[in-house]
Amino acid sequence: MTAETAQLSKSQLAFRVVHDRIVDGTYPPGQRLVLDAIGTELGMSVVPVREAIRRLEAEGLVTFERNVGARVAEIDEHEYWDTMETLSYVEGAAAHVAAPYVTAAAVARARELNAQLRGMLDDLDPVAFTRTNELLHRTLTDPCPNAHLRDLVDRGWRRLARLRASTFSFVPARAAESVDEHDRILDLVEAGADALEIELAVRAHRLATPNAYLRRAPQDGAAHRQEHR
Amino acid sequence: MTAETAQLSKSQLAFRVVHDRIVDGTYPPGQRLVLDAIGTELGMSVVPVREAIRRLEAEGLVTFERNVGARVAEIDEHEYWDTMETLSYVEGAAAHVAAPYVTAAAVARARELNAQLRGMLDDLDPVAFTRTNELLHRTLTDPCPNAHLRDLVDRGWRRLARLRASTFSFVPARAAESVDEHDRILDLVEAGADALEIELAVRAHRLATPNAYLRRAPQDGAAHRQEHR
DNA sequence: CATGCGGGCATCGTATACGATCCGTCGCGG
DNA sequence: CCGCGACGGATCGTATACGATGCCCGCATG
Repeated sequence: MTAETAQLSKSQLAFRVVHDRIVDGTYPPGQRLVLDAIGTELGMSVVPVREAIRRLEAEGLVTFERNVGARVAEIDEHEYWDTMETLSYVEGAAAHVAAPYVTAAAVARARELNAQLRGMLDDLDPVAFTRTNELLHRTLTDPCPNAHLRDLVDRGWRRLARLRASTFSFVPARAAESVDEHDRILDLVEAGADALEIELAVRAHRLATPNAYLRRAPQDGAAHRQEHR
Repeated sequence: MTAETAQLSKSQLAFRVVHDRIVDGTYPPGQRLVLDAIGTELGMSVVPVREAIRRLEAEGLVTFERNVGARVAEIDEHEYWDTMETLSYVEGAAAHVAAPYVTAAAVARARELNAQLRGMLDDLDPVAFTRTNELLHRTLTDPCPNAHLRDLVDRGWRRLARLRASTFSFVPARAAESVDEHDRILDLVEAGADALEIELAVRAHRLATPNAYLRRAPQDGAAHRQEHR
């Protein structure tokens, strides 16, 4: 393990550490990220930290202001919605392209994962549920031969990372619906349905979660959408 | 102007310079980018250059190998196809979301731009044509209220930047078809067509260009797609 | 007591310096 | 003549250092 981390450059190490801390909530939104302090803590100079922070900025996890510093990006409702909406399109696209390449074995694995999810419904552990959920989703997009598109899916997941843990906490009811939708999507894939049909199913599946969340707010999804920015 | 550039950090300056040089072909694909040399030329140290290169890496314009260095990313057929395909989905998505927000004035402006394009068909200047073409496309995606999605569209355009100049050189016939397709898309928008319908039209419009290019190759688009990676 | 100004502190931005790594080349031995 | 290993140059990775910038707090003044 040490040998493994050794061939990781320090800036990559810093990236991982800070990324993980943002994701797991150690660094809450709005937290200032002082380069020097982080560097000292990780036993390195500011230079690698700086590079790590800029990469995190490119991924939207931190905001950066010249001569002022970096802080963990705030997660307002807008950003949550925007990220989910974007991922719904991108993930759908990846599923579309991947559809012809999804093997029967992959579908079988996805079914198995979904069975696990169903088993977890009784007493819901949002974190574990979300992790397995991601594995299932990736089963459908990993076969996508378009590396660029897969990369966008990855970025979307990473952006959501620090929200995901709480997503199913917000709307527990979604978990059950979600499992059923997974099965319907897998039915489509198995039946060799039109790729566009699969795409739209995946898209709708993802959008259902933020919509369910917004349904609990005063205004419904559409109204929210209108006022939004 | 000097005042303007003055408040640009050196790393941002380096980013622009190198970016532009890659786009305009001064740095051809495969060209090595030596940090020290660039820094010296721009009158700065390697540190800002390094940061600029990493940003370019994040955008896919350069590849970076640890302890070896950076070079301008090669543009193989795969990457061209992947980028175009990805942009087709992302741009379609942005158009979908933007549809309700596209004003009559915006459509009018798009019509005007398309008229300009039509006028340019006689003797085709690929660079000018492509620039106006981008303006038209942006008319349809800029009203998209999802900033994240708009950002993905931007990234896609930037990735294509160094290809765009030559796109219509490759397949001059596409220019004429393209103008007609623009009008049909604008018809849909004007008629208040279903957003999904608009999305699919935009998607098909973009995919038509690489397909037209591939049609000139031995294998057709579908066959190419199959073998691809 | 409120408000504007100035100084000091925290932090960033960049330069310079040095060790680490890789690649090509030269020389030696088979 | 060919292969293999050691040396050297080129370039990257990071540390340290210092100037630049913005922010906060206290003081003076109306």
